[in-house]
Amino acid sequence: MNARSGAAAGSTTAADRIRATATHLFYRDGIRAVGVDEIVRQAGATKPSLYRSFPSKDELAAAYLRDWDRAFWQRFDAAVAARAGNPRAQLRLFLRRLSQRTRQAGYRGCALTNAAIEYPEAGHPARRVAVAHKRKLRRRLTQMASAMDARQPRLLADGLALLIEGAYASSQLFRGDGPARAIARVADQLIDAAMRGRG
Amino acid sequence: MNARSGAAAGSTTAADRIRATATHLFYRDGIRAVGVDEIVRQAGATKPSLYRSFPSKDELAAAYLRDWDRAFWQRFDAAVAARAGNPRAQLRLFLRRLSQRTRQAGYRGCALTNAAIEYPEAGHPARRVAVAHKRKLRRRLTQMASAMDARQPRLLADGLALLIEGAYASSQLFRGDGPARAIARVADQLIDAAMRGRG
DNA sequence: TATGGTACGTACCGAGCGGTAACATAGCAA
DNA sequence: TTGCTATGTTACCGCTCGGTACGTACCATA
Repeated sequence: MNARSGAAAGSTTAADRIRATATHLFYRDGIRAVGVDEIVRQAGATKPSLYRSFPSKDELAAAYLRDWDRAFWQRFDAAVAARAGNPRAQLRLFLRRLSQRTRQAGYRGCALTNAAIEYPEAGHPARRVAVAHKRKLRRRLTQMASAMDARQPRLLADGLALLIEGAYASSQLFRGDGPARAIARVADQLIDAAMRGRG
Repeated sequence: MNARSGAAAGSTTAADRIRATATHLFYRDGIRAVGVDEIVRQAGATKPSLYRSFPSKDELAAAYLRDWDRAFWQRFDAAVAARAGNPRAQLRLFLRRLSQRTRQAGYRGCALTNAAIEYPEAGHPARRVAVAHKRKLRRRLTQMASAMDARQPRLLADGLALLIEGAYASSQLFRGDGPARAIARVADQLIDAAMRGRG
C-alpha cells in the first residue's frame, strides 16, 4: 500500500509519477532546493525507481525542462493558430495570455530561465536545454518581426525578447501588479515604432 | 601561516575577507551552489570566524545583496549626476553602461534578481533585500518618467523595468550578442512613444 | 608580569545530499 | 510452470551541508 498523496496520484507508472512530482517541486522551489528523497517520497516511489528511469538528478531536471519547452511551444503555437496570417495579432494574443499567467498564484516565471540562473556552469544538462530554447524563441520572434515587415526585425525581436524575459523575472519580484501587467501594451508601442512609415 | 590565495588577500580582518570572497563566489556560482566551507577556505579563514560576523549563511547572503544594492545605486546615481536635470539622458546613459556591462566576461545578471529566483520562499532574508530593491527601482523609474512629462509615467516605468530585467536574464542565456545589446535603442523607442505630442 | 579582551583555529556535530547494491515481489504472457 | 518486466524494500556508500563547543595566540594596559 503506497502513500501516494502528491501531484501525480493518477499516473500509472512510477517513472511518470516521479516526473510529474519533480515538475511540481522543481518549479515551485527551484531545482537545487529539492532533494531526490523528497521527490520519490511525494511521488509514492523509491530512489531505485528514479534512477532506473533517469541517469541522474541533473538529467531528471533536463527532462523536466524539455517538458516545459514542449508546453511552451504548445501555448505559443496555439496563439499563432488562433490568429493565422497575422503575426502582430499572434504576438499580441500570446503576450496578453502570458501577462494573465504571470498574475496567477504560484506563478514562478519561466522554468528554463530559472534553471539557467541556478546552473551557470557552461555544459550543465539543464542549462543546455534552456539555452537551446531561448535561441529558438529569438529565431521565432525574428521571423515574426520580418513577417510584419518591421524596419529592423532583429531589433524588434530583441526588444520583445527583453520584455518577455523581463515579465518572467519581475513577476517573481512583484506579486500580481508588477510591471508584467504592462507587457502587451508596451510591446504594442515597440511594434508601432518598428512599423512607422510602413503598411 | 594562512593560505590566503583567493579574492580577498589584501584585506585585514577575517570578516572582510569572508565578505569579499562570498561576494565573488555567490555571484559567480549562485548562493545555493556555494558552501560555507568553500567560502572560508578561499578567504583563508575558518567557519567560526564566519559565524562570529554573520548569524547564518542566509544573513551572509543578505549582506552580500545589500552590498550589491549599494553598488547599484552608486552606478545609477553616477549616471544621474552626469546628466543633471535631464532624466531622459540620465536613463540613456545608465542603460548604455548597463548594456556594456552585460557584454563583459563573467557577467551574471543582477545578483538581487538571481537571489530572488534562487529563494522563492516569502520571508527569506535574501529575498527581502531583493524585493525592497526592485520596489525602489520601480519608484525611481516612475519618478523619472514623471519628470520627463511622459503621458503615462507608470506605463513607461514598467516598460523600462521589463527591459532592464530582461537584459539581466537574457545576458545569462546569450553570451555577448544577446538581446541585451539592444536595450538602449529599444528604451529610446518606448520613451519616444510616451512623449509623442509633448515637449 | 599579571589581566582581560580580541581575533582566530581545531575538531567535531547531526543531518542531508546524490547515488548504488542486493534482494524480494507482483503481474502478466507464452 | 517458466520467465520477463516493473516495481518496492532495505541498507548502505562517501561526501558535504550549515553550525558550534572549546581551546589558544596575541596584544594593550596596568
